[in-house]
Amino acid sequence: MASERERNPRGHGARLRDELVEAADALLETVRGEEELSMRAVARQAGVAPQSVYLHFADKRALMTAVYALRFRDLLEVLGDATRGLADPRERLLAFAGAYAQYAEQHPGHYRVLFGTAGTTDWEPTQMVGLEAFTILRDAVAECRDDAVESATACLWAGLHGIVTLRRDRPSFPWPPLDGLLSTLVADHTRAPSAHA
Amino acid sequence: MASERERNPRGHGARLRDELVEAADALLETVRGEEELSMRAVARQAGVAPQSVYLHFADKRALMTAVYALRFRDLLEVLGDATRGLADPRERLLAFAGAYAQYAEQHPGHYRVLFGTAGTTDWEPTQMVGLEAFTILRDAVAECRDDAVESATACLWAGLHGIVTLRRDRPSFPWPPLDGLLSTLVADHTRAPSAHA
DNA sequence: TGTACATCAGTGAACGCGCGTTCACTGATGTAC
DNA sequence: TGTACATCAGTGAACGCGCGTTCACTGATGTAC
Repeated sequence: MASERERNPRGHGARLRDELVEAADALLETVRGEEELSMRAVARQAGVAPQSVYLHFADKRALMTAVYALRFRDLLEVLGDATRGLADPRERLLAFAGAYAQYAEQHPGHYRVLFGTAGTTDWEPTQMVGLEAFTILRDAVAECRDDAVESATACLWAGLHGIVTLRRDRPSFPWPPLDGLLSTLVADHTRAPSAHA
Repeated sequence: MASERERNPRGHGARLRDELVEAADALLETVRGEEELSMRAVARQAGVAPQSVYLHFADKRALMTAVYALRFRDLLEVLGDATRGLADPRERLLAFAGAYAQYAEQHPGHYRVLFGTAGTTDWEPTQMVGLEAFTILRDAVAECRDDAVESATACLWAGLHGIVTLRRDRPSFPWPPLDGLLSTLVADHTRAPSAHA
C-alpha cells in the first residue's frame, strides 16, 4: 500500500493536499456519516502515514471543511447547469428538483455531509453558497405565486430534502415513483392548476 | 456512581432492563447520533458495570431497537391525540404538522433515531407503526383533493421531515416562522384556495 | 431448626481494536560559496 | 567542481483513550430436606 506511493518532487508537496481531499471525498461515499470517516482511513486511502495528514490540515474538522467546500461548489454547478436558460419557472423548478434528487441519489455520502450533518455556529462555511442556490428556487416560485413566497420556497427545499433523505433511509416505505413526487411537489407549491380538473 | 445503586431484589432483575432503556433514551438526547451512544455510557448512566447490559440485551442493536420501539409508540400517541376528533381535514393536518414539529423540536435526539438513521432491511421494526401514522395523513389529504393523493401525502411527510431536520441542522439559514411554513405546507398540498386571492 | 444447595443479580479483569494526535527523526534534493 | 548546509516531503514509534464484548467469578437470597 504505502510502498506504492512515491513522494512528491521537491516543491510539490501541496499535491498531497489534493490527494487527501480526494481520498476523504471518496471514502465519504463508503461511510454512513462524517464521524465514521477517520483520519487514519484517509491516510491509508492516500497511501501515506497517518501523521502526514497533519502536514496539510490542522485537524479533522479542517479536512472535512475542505471536502465540504469542494462538494458544495460541485452541487451548485450541477443545479446551475440544470436550470440555466429555462424560461418557464415551473420547468425550471422541475429541472432543479430532478437535478437535486439525482445528485443526492448518485452521491448519498456527499449529500449527507452537505445537508445531513449538524451545522454548528462555527462551521457553516457555505451558508452564502447555499443561499445562492436558494435564490434560484425563490425567483422561480415568485414568478408563479404572490402569497407566501418565502414559506413556499422553504417548503420546496425542505420537501426535496425530505424526499431524498427518507427515500434513502426508509427504503421499505411504499414510495410512489420519484417523478410523480417531484412534479406534485413543484405543482403544489407553485399552485399550478390541478392536472385532474 | 456505581456504588450508589443497589441491586434489585431477587426475582426483579428485569427492572434493570427498563433502567437501561431509560438510560439509553436519556443519553440519546445528549448525543448527535445513535453511533455516538455507547454501551459503556448507558451502563455508566444506569450505574452498573458495562457487562451488565448484556444480561438483558444481546448486543447494541438490541438495545437500540428497544428504545426505538418505545419512542415510536410515544410519537404515534402524540400524533393520535393531536388529531383525534378534528372533523375538518385541513385542521387535522395542521394539528398533525404542529404536533410533529413540536415533538421533533422537543426531542431532537429521539427524532434523529426515529427518522434520521439509515434503516436497513433487517432493522425497520416499526414499519407498520409508521404506516399507521401515514394513514392519518393520507385520509385527510384524500378529503381535500382527488389527484395525486399518494404523492401529495408523501410530500407532506417529506416536507415536515425536511423542515424539522433542516431547521435543526442549518439554523443559520434565514427561516421564515414555523407557523407560516406549516400552514403553507398544508395549504399547498391540500390545494386550499390562496389566502391572498 | 439447621444446613447443603441452587438460583439470581450482578461484578472484576481483561481481550484486541482503531482512533486523533504528537514528537523526534530521515533521506533525498536543491543552493551558496 | 566540490562540499557544507538548508529545505522539503514525508515516516517511525508512541501516547492515552474509549469502545464492544467475553469469561470467570461473587455474594446475597431463597429452597429442599
